[in-house]
Amino acid sequence: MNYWLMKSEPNVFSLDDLRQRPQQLEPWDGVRNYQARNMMRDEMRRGDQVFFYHSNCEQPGIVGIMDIARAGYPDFSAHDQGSKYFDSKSTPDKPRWFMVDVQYVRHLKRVITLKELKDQPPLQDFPLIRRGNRLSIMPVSPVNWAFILSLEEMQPL
DNA sequence: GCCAACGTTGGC
DNA sequence: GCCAACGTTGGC
Repeated sequence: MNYWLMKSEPNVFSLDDLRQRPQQLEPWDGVRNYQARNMMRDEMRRGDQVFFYHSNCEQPGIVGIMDIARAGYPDFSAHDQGSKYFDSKSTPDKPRWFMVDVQYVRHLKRVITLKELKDQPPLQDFPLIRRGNRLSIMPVSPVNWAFILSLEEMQPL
């Protein structure tokens, strides 16, 4: 099983929104970055665990956990002319963009903020805290996953 | 709202 | 294939 982190702006789609969806399930559409696409298309498997990260908000950080309910498949929003994610270069028989379905698992007991993650020496190799990183999907090593989860039980530094 | 970092586009 | 211009991300 693999571990991931996926970002979303909470005023667009939050962990609470995911929890309120039917079956607490949602297609993760609209990703238009090739690196992120490749991970969804080629590497994500059903059952993989994912940190849900709130970005571009008052308190950026990891707020909860979801899992991959369906591995990569074509992102139909690219073929929907009414969608803001429409891309004329993607077609149903030759899809350019892919997505996965995610399912709610749980909220963390507290938000583990970006600042807190940055302050943790063991996480200096974590892509999220690398300056200028803009990837909305990134792998998390098993070691980092376990370490970040252990922070949940501690008071923030 | 500012702006640094980075990806993409398109002219050449 | 280079690279300047442009658009987007996202922390602050």
